[in-house]
Amino acid sequence: MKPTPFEPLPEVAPLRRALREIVRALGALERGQPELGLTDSQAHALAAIERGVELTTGELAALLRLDKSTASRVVAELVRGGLVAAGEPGDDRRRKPLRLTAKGRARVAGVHERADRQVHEALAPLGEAERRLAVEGVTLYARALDRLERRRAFEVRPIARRDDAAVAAIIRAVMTEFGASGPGFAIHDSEVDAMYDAYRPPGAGYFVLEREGRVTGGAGFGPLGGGDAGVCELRKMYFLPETRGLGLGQIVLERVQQAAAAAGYHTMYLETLGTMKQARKLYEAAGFRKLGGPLGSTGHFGCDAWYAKALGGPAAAAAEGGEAQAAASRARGGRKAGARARAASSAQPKKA
Amino acid sequence: MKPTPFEPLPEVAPLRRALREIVRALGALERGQPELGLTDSQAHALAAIERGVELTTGELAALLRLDKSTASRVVAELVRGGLVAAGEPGDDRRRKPLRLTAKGRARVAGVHERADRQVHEALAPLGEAERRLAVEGVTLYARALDRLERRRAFEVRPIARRDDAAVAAIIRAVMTEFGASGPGFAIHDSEVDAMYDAYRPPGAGYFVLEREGRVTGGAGFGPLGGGDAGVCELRKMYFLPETRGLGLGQIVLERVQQAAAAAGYHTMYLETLGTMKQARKLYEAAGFRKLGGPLGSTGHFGCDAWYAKALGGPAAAAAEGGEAQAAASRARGGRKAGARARAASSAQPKKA
DNA sequence: GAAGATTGAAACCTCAATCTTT
DNA sequence: AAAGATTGAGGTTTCAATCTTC
Repeated sequence: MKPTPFEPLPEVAPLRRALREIVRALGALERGQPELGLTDSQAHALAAIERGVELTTGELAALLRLDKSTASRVVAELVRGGLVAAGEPGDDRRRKPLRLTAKGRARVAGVHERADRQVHEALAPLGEAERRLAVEGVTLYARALDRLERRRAFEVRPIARRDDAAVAAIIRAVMTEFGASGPGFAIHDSEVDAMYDAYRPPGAGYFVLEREGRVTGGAGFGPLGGGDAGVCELRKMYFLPETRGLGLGQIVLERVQQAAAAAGYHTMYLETLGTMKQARKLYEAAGFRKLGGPLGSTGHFGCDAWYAKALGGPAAAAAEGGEAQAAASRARGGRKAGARARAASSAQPKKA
Repeated sequence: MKPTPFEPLPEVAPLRRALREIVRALGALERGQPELGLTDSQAHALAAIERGVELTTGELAALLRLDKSTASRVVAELVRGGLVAAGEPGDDRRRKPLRLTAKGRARVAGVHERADRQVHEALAPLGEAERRLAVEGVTLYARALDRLERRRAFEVRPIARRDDAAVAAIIRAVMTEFGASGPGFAIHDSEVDAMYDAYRPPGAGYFVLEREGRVTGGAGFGPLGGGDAGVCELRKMYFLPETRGLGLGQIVLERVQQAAAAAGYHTMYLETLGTMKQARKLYEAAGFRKLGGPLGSTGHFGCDAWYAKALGGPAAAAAEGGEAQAAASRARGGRKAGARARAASSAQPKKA
């Protein structure tokens, strides 16, 4: 079976070309620091030890994305050369914090001089505007890659009964954080402590976000009380602070929409607060349209902003005809687990 | 002796940080293509063979910036796996052009799918403007690195007698290329065939640009006929087409200015044509100011644009006081050979 | 002799197993 | 048993020497 057909963004091809060039050129230019008598890893390790305080070999490995065995050997060689010394073992004698010797500090200055000159020489012929553009663009992509890597640590899956306590704790923590704990807010819904039962399919569903076995957020859907039977409500989308800003909101939201479409709904509706700007940005980026007033009767009179979106399922096709947005979502939704991130801007909690 | 103190551009530090992140993240994300059963080098090699026509192992090595021995082993492994086949040895039986088998083409499609998805997933959460910024910035820096790498193949050195024939040929070729071969142009100066003798210090100097033993351009200075004794003229700056666009003009120009300042001149003057836009851009970027008319009497009445610049030497300090531009030039000029590029935009021939 | 390619030795890196301390 | 670090085996890459063809 072939992997899901998939339409890369138009920016992907030129960016890949440019990145290939950069990685190779850097590799070729940086290769070996013969005049300094250091391998690349040694030079990187020295710089990392200089930056970090009380860095241990294991932490160094993580920083340099090297295997800890490699880090161990690199450090051993640097110690042998008198550039690095293992500090006092403190309380915990397993830890051996690393520090630079005077000789090591002198050498790392040479490493920086060389690297600075390298980058400087590449940039110098450019005009100031071009230099700024280069820095901004490269920085932007570096951040995007970092977020991608951190997103990959998360998985989205349907809620299980054992998640009930964790999910309830998250809902209460986030609503309290946002001061949405008074009457008319979802924190008082009786279902909070029994989400697994409250959102059992068909007609409803709840998904949690998990990292290393720990649940850190979730979102679900269910029928819209007092409304059209073809309309569902996006409900209880909450993320712990550590989860935000990685683009996970979009991913969870896509998963929920996909499940709602499969359950036969043609439209998704949601209620939130005008003051929750980041959450509203997420909804708008996902294709939700702002409404002039509420739909149905959810009892959440604390809310003051309402959104809706046509879903890309068969029901929506029958009711409205699929939009491009919905079609794209459907095409991408088919991949295994959806654990791999591939969309979304920043995520914020929603009250509902 | 310490290397020359040197003040990196303000963009250098943030760019280095971002590049470090990108290289590490790409390394971590790309590492191993286990599901495809290929090493990184194998995957890159397949992609390169797909792109190139009649690629040989040696060319592949250059493209991938790998040692030819590595390329040889990588290719051998791909052939063993039935992904690549060595084509017909044509006329020259030393060459073994590589091509993909059907199986290889299928596999490389998987490689691209994977890489596209990678980049797509990183970009998707960004807005369109941010995506464009990332692509432009990264592309810009990739080009800057490429130019840097190609500049490094060149060296600037004083002219030797054995260069006379090559330099004369370059001057005639470039002037003819630009249609500046009529009367009133420097192509008719008697010195063209004996540049070494004509530009012997003190009071004059000529520098050539050399790559792999072949001279590809040059520029020099000498006293300005009929002018102030403290003013010199920039003379006979010409580059073969293959040399242009790498930022070498700025480097040669700096070297000439440095030598002129050391020879006791306080000002450098030059004559060119208004139609030579790229050359004029270079002069302006180097700090030359446009004049309203000619200085001295060079006999080059074909010229219609005149520039001058105060040099950063002791004579200039006495005459005018050093400018920031001149001071920066002096600070950087001290490095060995100046063969390493570190300034300049595109280079174009000048008539003088 | 030179260009294209291959082979042998050594360096660097990773995976897996092991050692030490908590 | 778990956390931190080291050691042994094997893969990938480079440098240098060699082979083949022009």
